[in-house]
Amino acid sequence: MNSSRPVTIKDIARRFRCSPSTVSRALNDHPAINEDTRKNIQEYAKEVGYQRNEVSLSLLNKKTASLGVVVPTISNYYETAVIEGLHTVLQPMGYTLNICVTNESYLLEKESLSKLLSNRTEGIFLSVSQETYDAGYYEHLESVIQRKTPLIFIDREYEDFETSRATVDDYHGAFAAVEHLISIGYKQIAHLKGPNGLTVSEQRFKGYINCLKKYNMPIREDLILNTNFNVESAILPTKRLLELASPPDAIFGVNDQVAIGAMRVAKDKGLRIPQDIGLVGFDNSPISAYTFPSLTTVHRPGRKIGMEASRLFLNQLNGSGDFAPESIVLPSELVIRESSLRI
Amino acid sequence: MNSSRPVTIKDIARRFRCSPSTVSRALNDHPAINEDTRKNIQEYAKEVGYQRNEVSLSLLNKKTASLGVVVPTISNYYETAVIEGLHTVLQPMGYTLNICVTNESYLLEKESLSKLLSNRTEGIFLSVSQETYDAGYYEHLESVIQRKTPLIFIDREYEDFETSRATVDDYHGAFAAVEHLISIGYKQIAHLKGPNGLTVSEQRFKGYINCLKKYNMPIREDLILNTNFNVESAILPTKRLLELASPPDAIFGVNDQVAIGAMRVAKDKGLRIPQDIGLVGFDNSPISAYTFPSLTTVHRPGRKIGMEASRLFLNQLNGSGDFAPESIVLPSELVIRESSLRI
DNA sequence: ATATTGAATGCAAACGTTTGAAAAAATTTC
DNA sequence: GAAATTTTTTCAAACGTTTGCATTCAATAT
Repeated sequence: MNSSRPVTIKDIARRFRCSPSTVSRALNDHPAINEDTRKNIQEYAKEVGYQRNEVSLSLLNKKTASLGVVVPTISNYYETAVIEGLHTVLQPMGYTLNICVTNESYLLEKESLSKLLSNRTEGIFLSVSQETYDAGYYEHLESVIQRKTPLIFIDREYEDFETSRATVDDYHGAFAAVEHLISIGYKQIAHLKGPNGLTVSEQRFKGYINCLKKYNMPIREDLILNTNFNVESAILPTKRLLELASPPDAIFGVNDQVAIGAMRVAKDKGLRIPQDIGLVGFDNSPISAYTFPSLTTVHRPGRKIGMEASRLFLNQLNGSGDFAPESIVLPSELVIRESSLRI
Repeated sequence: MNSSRPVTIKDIARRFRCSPSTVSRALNDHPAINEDTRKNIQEYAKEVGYQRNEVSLSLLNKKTASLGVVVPTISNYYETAVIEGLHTVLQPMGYTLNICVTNESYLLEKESLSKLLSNRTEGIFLSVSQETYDAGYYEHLESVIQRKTPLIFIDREYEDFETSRATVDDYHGAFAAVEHLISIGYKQIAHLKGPNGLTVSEQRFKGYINCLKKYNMPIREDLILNTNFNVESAILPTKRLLELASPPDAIFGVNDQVAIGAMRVAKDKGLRIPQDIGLVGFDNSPISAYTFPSLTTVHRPGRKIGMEASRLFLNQLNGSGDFAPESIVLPSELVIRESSLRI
């Protein structure tokens, strides 16, 4: 029945035999508009379901009120927590979030950024893809910075870029986790590392290594194996660890998923946790508190990171020309549960 | 150094002392443009990092290439899987996804929809919030339909709306789950139900009830308790179940999270799974295969739902005026694992 | 030399809205 | 009743791009 074309200000103007300006002003409660005119126009507008075309406004004001969020995946707890944090702060301010998933692909990341810039997105939150990281590409980021579009790194970052970033203190979190295992008395601590090259992986790895060094524990290369952050990817490496002539008596997983995978393998082998083998994860994902035994882990405040990143963005937006990028590093916190509490 | 204002076609035209039309044509490889002119303009454009302003194009063509996804939450596996499915199909076609999280709030849902319409979003994928559902509000949906903006329901839906929808066959999935428990020999099957009123909860509940009826099993009200879809919300209800004078010998959880919560409580009580108590979840989330024991569950093809929903959207978009809404119901599939395999 | 062709470019309108300045209309003042 | 004032409305430009049509200019054909 109704034409599918949305009602415009011009349509209303025609109906009232007045100019579009009058309609615009009436709808915006401009004082210099006759009270009756205003009322009539507003009523009619409501009746026909008029809705401001924000696209034209974006063009006029050069403000789109939309932000880009570019992440490698959204199937992990942490990523969605970050997005929720961004949402919490920015949605009430009228911003719309354009979520782009790169699937760890450089090309998709590049295209996403280009698209966001074309759409005149006002800011971009980025966690770089693995491919990008590996290859060390960065030209696609240059163009973002050249446009002076605020670029905020979340989670994965390029260290030598002059932008704001909000990350979690992975290093000290990992350090604390391993220190805890040592304090309990575990001697042969393995590490199921994340993919090489990523800051997250490397920082946690560094925390692991440096902690071992501090306590004069031997560093065994054969106790360090790579995973891909997900449960499945932990299965084989853990099996290999447990089949070693001198197997580890504890495993520090790069995240909870990996630790849970390891937990499964250990149990299948008939090992008791934490008596025979200690386990620690990273993330404090909701499930970690309810595994059996519950998983000792390192809390990683995803929501908070999202909220801090929002703050950094707003700072940069409202800041004067001589803007200085900020780096926020939120502390991570050891959460001790059953999987490491050997008495 | 560089002005922050993006380079426009006009800027380039001024530089070459030609008209904007020429620049536009040159950039778009229009045949009626001199080869040299074209080359020069394209080179210069690249050099200064010209990037088409898609906002102006959206206004001109009345096409925004952006779609809205309105969901109650993104912290569950299923939701993110759906979004990934949408992404998989629609991102390559040039669409941008605007994700709006309603946090189960009617007001946020209403505002999100209104915003999406104002932004001339070309289609909306909606899973209605719990509040909306409870209150039975629907006017905010009317305006979407009146605008003839394709509206696709995913997951949670209003049954009496003339729109396309893609859902999973919750009823038969639940039925199969309970039937499986019965076939194994479990006699007192409890159900940790989802929030009342939601289609998802009710369909699974119905599957549970009807299956019990079919096999002439008694339906015990005291074995049916509500949860809120997340792990924590299963803890207390499960405790209550297990403290009953006549406790259940199996629990069917409305989803994996809930089942995992129940698993934890059962183990804390020293019960053996599946010998003392059988457990079945719903979703087939990645973690469910790696709990100990692994969780019998019902596979819910989130990615596929997203992809089907995309298809429905595209159908409606390309369809003729007399468009007939489609309902896709994907089958769910029982995945038998250890938590229910009592021999 | 003139007409004809063809290639290359420019003009102007359009998308929907806002806004400063100008114009018109209504009201007040003397 | 005219001038001054106030209220209300319209005009025109702007945001950046595309595109049908008109125009320009040079080259070719007659």
